[in-house]
Amino acid sequence: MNFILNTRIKCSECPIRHRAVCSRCDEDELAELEAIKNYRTFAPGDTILWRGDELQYVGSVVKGVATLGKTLEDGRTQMVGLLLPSDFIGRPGRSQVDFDITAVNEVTLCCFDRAPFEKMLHSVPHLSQRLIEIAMDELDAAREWMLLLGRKTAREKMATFIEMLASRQQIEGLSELPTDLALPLTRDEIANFLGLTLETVSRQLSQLKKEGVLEFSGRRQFTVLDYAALHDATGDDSDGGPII
Amino acid sequence: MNFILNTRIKCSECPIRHRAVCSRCDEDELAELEAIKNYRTFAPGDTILWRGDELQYVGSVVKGVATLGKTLEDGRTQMVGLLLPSDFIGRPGRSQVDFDITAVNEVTLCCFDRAPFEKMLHSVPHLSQRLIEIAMDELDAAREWMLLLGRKTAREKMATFIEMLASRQQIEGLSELPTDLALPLTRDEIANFLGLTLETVSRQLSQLKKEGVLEFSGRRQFTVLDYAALHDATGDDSDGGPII
DNA sequence: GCCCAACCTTGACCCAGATCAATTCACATG
DNA sequence: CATGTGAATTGATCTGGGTCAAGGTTGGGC
Repeated sequence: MNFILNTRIKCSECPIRHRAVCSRCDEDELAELEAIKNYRTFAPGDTILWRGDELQYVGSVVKGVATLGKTLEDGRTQMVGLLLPSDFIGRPGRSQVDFDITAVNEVTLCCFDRAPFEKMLHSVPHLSQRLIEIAMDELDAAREWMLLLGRKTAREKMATFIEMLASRQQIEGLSELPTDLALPLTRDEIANFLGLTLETVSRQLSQLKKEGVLEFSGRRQFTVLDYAALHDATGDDSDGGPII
Repeated sequence: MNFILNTRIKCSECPIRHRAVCSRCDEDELAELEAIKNYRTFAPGDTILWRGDELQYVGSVVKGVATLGKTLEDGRTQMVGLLLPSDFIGRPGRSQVDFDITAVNEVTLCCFDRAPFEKMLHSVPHLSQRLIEIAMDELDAAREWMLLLGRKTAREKMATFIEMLASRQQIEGLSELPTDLALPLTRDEIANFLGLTLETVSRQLSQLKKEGVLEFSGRRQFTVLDYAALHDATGDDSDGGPII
């Protein structure tokens, strides 16, 4: 599962390289983007957008973690997207949204107002190309996730999730995966991500700890002692993850 | 779950309105598309594309049914996409594919070669807009499917699948859902779609038959006697399906 | 440095759906 | 119209993960 892109550029003030803008934009185009740029901040637990509401902007997560969640009639929920810093948020050509977007912790978004952004899309062809690529990557991630939800065991789900976290927390350009990782979500939220219950998540983490694959230094902070064993537990092909 | 789009136009020879071309294309643009158009046919069971192969074209399904499938190391598989007539196939800006595409029965594709199509994308902005919309719709469908795989019971999965089939076999422009439906897949393939086993699929269908919701007139041909009961069984909000 | 509430862990038990195992059915073929 | 075959049904049994319940941790706030 790979939400990261190779080609991202840094916004003048944003601390991150992000996906909403394109590495091929020239000075004028970047200035145009700057002009319609603004920041929004949300408190932990805030609903950034309710299902059915109009999304008035597109943009990127600069800081914090947000989730996309869907709910059944009786209240069962499934997370269908996880937004980490640099991830794109927005639906050009579609205003309404069929899921809730919720801030897990304090979230800062770097936004571009929808109307001018879409106008710009029409005049700057490579921005459209960029968005198509982003959408194709998200579709790949969604399909990887469908395989996880439909066919993987609790243990495989957990291992896959940790491997994904590691690749997202990897320092750019470095080939080594980081050994010290932070869990951005509670057990309950992880369960929601993986289609499990919080008890099962807890048991799987305990099991991986007992086997010496992970070592915890706090509830949400841990070290991966054995990446090979972790990957073996994912059930994925040994060649290591999706192609993309 | 909704794979259908409102705006589709009919190709000169294709018997269907399809998604690869845009309703806003003018005569010249359509002529340009016609020039790079060609048809491909696949026999039942044929693999249209293997994981990792290059997809040399984009296009639409004209006839037949195809599936996108992903496989784990030990052979477990999950269907991650179902291609029915009018569905778009292709990954502009991405050549490789991270899943297998398989023909369920005899499949005819209306294809546009990738290189000229992508060149045209750059010069015709509204074609890019169109593709972004298609990708957003597929992302919505994928997320709906994730909710199904992660949280629905076998019964809810089955009911949702039948409801989706009905909406796909609905006659365009008609508000009524068709009562007589054909299953385009075997029990095994349905199981693969829903993250179940073929035995469970069979049992759920028998149950719905026993309850008088469905009536079978052959193994793959049936009538929906009670759409209300069917919808109740989906677990979805009563307002009826995704917004889009 | 104590407190408390949210978060997490662990155990006991249960059940939906998987697995294993026979039949039975639909229908294409000669 | 018999007949062979892959597809489907149905039953018996098993089990992974859900559910219910009872403590533990931990870290922020005062």
